[in-house]
Amino acid sequence: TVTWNCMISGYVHNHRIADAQRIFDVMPERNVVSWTALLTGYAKCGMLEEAQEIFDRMPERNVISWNSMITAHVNWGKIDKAREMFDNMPVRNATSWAIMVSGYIHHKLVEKASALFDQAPVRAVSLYNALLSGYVELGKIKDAEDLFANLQDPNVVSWNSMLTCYARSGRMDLAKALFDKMPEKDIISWTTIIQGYLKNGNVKAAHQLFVQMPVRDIIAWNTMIGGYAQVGKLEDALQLFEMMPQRDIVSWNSILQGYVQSDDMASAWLWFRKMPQRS
RNA sequence: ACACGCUGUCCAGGCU
Repeated sequence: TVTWNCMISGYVHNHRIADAQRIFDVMPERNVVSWTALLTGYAKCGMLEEAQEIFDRMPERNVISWNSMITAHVNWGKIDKAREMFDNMPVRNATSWAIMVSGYIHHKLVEKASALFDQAPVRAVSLYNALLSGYVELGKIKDAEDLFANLQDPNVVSWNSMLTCYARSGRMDLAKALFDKMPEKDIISWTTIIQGYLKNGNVKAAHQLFVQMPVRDIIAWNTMIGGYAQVGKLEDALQLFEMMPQRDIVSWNSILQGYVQSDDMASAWLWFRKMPQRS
């Protein structure tokens, strides 16, 4: 069953819901993981009613099934329905609380998010992070700082949110100080600080860090390319574009955007025609 | 790599 479930989950990640459903139908026996994975698959494809139907039909549900269904509602704008399920679920874990707080945050309902945060029986780091990202998103620097200061044991996600906070408000001095102080940095920390320098007009510093970073994924490459493109340094952008191990649609769009930004519509059009149909 | 959640890139959209 585990092997079959892996296949379902693989298809779900690729948004191949028809194939996931096919596996689900032919597998000899299904457990709660199979059902939940399928539910998530429908939800990811925007088929909320089908997801709900699966949820209702499942022979058994655990806290993850509930969380998955709540996430589905949150992601498709049904925040009230999500809250209703949250209130009615038999058992809530730390993730349930984080999902709901994060749902409110994404709907810009910060008051509701912080009210719920205050009610949480256990303050997991992910719960803090959900609220923190909301403060950061809305530029509430002081609130973010206070919340971060209250964190007993911030993880790399918390640190990264604070990096974003300072970078977005133009305080690259604070961002860099924080970056240097981080107990551990991941690829997102590096990309965030690079993006910060780019947005604040320091392409040189950005590039230095780009060269220094231990591992670069496609998003890091795209970030640096986009930074060059935005300031009209298209040769640099193109050079990186050629160098990167693989490209996705964002890589192509970033260069395109660079041409548009430079008012070079002729090159933009040529580039557009060179773009692969899908990626 | 058996299912859910919090942080980074282009564009578009949605909400207030």
